[in-house]
Amino acid sequence: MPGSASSRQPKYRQIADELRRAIQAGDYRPGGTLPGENEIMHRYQVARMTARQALGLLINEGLAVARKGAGVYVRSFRPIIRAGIQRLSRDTWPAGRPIWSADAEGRDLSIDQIEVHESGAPAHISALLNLSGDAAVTVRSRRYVLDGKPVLLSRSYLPADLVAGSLITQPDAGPGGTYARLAELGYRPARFREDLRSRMPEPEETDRLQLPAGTPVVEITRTAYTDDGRPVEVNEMTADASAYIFRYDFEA
Amino acid sequence: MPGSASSRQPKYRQIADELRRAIQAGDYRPGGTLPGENEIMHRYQVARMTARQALGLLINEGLAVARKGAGVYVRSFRPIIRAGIQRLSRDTWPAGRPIWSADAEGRDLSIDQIEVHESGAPAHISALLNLSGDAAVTVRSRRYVLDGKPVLLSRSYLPADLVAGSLITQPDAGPGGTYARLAELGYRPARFREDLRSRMPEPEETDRLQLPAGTPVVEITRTAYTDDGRPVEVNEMTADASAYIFRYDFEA
DNA sequence: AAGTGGTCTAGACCACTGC
DNA sequence: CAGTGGTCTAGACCACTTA
Repeated sequence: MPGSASSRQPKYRQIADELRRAIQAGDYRPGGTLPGENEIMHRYQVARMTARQALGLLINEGLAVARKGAGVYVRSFRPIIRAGIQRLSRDTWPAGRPIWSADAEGRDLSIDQIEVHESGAPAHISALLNLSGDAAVTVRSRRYVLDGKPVLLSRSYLPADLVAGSLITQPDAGPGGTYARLAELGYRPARFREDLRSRMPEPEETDRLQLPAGTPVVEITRTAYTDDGRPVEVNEMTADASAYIFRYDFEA
Repeated sequence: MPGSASSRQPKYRQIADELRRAIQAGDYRPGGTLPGENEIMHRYQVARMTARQALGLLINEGLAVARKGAGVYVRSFRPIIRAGIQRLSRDTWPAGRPIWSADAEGRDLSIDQIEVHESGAPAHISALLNLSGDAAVTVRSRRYVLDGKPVLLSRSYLPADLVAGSLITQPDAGPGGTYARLAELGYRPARFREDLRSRMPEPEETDRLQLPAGTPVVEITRTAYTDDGRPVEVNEMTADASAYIFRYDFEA
């Protein structure tokens, strides 16, 4: 162990600590390559599995990514800001452009895997929507892709009887989107609640969002209420945490 | 591999998948014990390191925790709701009780590791506070502990010249806290911005928050502005993501 | 074709927990 | 003291990337 004076830390931690400091000091540039397994084995005189443990730590911390057959690289981040409140201000949605366009200026944001269907409501959804257990909901799901990389999964639930026959049951909900259609139906969303929670992704989410290890997801549950307090939509979103900053502006 | 029909998935993934399904199906109760390394080695006829890889997956997903010498257990969650907006409404802080008490009803929330000092402002802080590079800030840091478990680290920065001589420079800022004192000084916070970001913790945060592997943190940067738009405080918080749901209510 | 990371084995010793 | 998870070794074969 060169330059050790080794404390009571296991070797793989010491190695990871050294690499982490070097990364944070800027010795390795974002996107640049890091010492690989063989390099670490020789430099620190450890077995392969020990070198892997050290790299695994950094990877699970979200500091590095491994590319099979290529090498290990320093991760780089370019999060976009999602303003939770202004984006839903009344004058935004009749404007014709979809609300998410405010998310990323000058970057390429597109929608993917759009799907609309009707089904029975999951228990936690019917609770939020004040529906009876067997009521049907219209489910609108889609995926948001930023600069070629998927960043957000969204699934929106609306009471089926409320939106039947409207454009909301179609993949393209028309100008202004779902909320403009709800307004036309006499259920204009007036108040919103967003609950945010962060956790590690499930395998299916890792897949659909193409998440490297060490990347949490943020789960946003937004409920829209009419002026008289009736819940008319629940939108469950799952975001790549490394792609977003969530912003809320408000007054005292 | 009992009941395999094994696809092209590596063994450790197949084992983890099977255990994950069992957990989600409720076959293992939250807090209950999971098959350990030896159990897995025998049941699936794999080497120790393979069994460990399988368990490591579940642990890094936040589904399980290992306790040295004891066993592997299903993790259980009891998040508290933090309402970002109401908690800062004007009538909350003069009330005398510290604002965070609204966080957790009927649970034991206390403060810890309180420390106040003055120092030069980090670059990103002086940018947010509109300070010149060499300006000093008063830094108030503390740790919040819920039911004996630390859940939040908080560090608050205020322009040093603005708060000099007030109770804000003391560990106990008095009834109503920092914001009540700022109001008395003629800098009543009127608008707030909260930026939320989620990532995996750094080793120091893992330590101070006693985080098990597979637990992200949420980093909240709150900036408080007076009525005329002057930033008077930046509060950087780091929360155990598994302990919190962040709630924002607002209108269209 | 050479080098990389991904999976896997069969051992070993240690520190810790629980009885 | 028996059993648990934590660390570590020294091999092996594979699939993939890069050139």
